[in-house]
Amino acid sequence: MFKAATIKDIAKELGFSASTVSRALLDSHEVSIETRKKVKDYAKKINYYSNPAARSLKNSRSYSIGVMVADVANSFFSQTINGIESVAYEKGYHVIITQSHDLYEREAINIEHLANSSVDGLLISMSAGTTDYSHITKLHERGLPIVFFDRIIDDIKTFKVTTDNFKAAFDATVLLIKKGYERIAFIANAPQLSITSDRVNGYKAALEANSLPFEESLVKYCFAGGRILDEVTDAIDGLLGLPDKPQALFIASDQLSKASIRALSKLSHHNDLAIIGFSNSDVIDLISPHISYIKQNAFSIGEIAMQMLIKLMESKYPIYNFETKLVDAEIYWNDNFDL
Amino acid sequence: MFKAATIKDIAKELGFSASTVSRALLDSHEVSIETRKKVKDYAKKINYYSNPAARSLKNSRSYSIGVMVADVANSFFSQTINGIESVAYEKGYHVIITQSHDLYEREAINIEHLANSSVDGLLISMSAGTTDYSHITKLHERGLPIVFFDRIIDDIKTFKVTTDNFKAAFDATVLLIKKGYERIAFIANAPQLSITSDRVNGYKAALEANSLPFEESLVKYCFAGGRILDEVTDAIDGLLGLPDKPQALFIASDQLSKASIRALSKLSHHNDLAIIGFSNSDVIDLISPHISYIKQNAFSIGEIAMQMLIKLMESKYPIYNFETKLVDAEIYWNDNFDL
DNA sequence: GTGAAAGCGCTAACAC
DNA sequence: GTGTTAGCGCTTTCAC
Repeated sequence: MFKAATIKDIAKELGFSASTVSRALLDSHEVSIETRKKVKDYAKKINYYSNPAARSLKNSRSYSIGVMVADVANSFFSQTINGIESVAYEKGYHVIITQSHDLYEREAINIEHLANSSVDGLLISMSAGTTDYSHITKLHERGLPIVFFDRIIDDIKTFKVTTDNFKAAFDATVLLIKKGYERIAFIANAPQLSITSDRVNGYKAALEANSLPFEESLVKYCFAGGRILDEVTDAIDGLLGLPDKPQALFIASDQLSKASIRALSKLSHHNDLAIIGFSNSDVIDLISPHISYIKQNAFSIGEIAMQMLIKLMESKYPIYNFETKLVDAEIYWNDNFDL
Repeated sequence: MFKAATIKDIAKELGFSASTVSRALLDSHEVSIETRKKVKDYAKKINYYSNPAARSLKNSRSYSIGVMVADVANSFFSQTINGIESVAYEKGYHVIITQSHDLYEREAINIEHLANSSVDGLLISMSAGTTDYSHITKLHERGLPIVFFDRIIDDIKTFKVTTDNFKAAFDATVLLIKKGYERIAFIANAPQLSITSDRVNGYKAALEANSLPFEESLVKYCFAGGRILDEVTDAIDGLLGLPDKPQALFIASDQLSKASIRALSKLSHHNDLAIIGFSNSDVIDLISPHISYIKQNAFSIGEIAMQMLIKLMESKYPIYNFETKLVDAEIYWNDNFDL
């Protein structure tokens, strides 16, 4: 196997000591400009790159960060990853991605694994299956920089970034009401997720602001978040079987939107139903039945999360005033639903 | 910041030397069973994990591998990544993912970056924009283990795994012919990709096997691979504008399928056109116009690629007889096209 | 069966 | 402005 050039090779060739070479490479002002230039030129010539393992060992930093998402195949997450990557790359960080598949066990194991692989920081979107946060608080207490994005948790004090879910749900609900749909059912994600309560609350607030009643029976929680189709089918069957059928459907996540559309496509009597759902799919506009949709600014969320993490990792002093940034989503109304 | 336990901490506590502890942790037979047990128990108790940077430095191995795909948001690739991850994880490897966005420059930079971050091996699906392979051959010659998956290249001798694209295209074309569609147009990806020529050849062979003529004018290459919608729209417009209009459309990639459907959805006079396209989208069956589709076994391809890479990385002796594994795809016929 | 010591490649305190 | 030296945490050869 190929043997990479080291600082010693450069030192020997140029007649300097290893430390001078190291300093020159780091652009230290202690080293004369000429020496710096000579060293860097030669380094480039022989294709020298500092050994990351040695650097990590010495600096106790790995220059890699870990990302925990539910599933990379989910459009929202893959777009977020693109945002994370674009910032990380520019700043010289590697991105190690792991998936929880919305399972607590996978999340706990993966996060442990990442932490022990000495990532310098963690970007986490909580798994839907997680209710016990001790695996994360443990790391956080140790001082590992962590930023939460998308599915955040209140218990841990750190930087967080997510869609303004309350506002998005509020606006979307108001839009439905404005368009004449007053009896609106809500298909919700697992109740323990932050995004779930925020979205439900936005929906409730919109009803209230328009003096419409909130009915518990119109809200269906899906604990598997759309991973199990039956759960969604049952929810929709339940809603459409109500004596006073809803006129519109608000679907509170990407996965759920897909599952709901699949469930609805098998029914014949849904054409009078207006549907609005969260979705970041790039083909949502081609899917039938056509729906209106709320698209999150996934790329921005990724960028912001990574910027926050860098701030946390590179800060010389402990940070105490943490910020939770809310990013606006965009609503795309489908004209088919205009009454 | 938290300070992790080291081998020395264990040694001091238990009254052994660091070397004995190291050996015990590695289950060396030189160490007595009792000592091994004592050391491991204590290590577990204090939550000891060996420092990966130190291990990397000493062993010149990082236990991480790099993956190069066009785009994680592409269903085929995200499914492949799931396969890669499942095997990597089990074997204790970290997966570092980078994306080329089908741009040569990004591919070259990212691969260089990965290689210099001392990944132990590389899993590569070529970018559509790449025609010069020197950035890869250079690494390969140095002895860096590389496995190609999906979009492979002939020039480099190593393990490769991909869908049996010839067979998939052959079978799909034969199916169209059997169903009565004889004049079949072909929307192809960038011509320099292995998957493109294999698929075109399968299509040609199927025509020939059924004594049908191959017409150059019915094949449209999309150099941006569907990233630029206009390219696809133009191709389809061109085909539908032919004096002797095609009866069926064969679309040779996931991206192109999406783009083609989008283009077709804007046209009104496509209903008599039978469409079959490659797609690994989980909502392809909900998209209209409905198409028949060829789904690749993406997860398996990922698993196999990772297994091959491990074989390459962990082999004590250089390997010379390389294998190219072909994985079967599945064809889903849409009954709407039955004449 | 266990310990001492060297060294992987790099950085930084301390010399001069 | 540059060199010497020690040490990050681990593995491994060489002793006994």
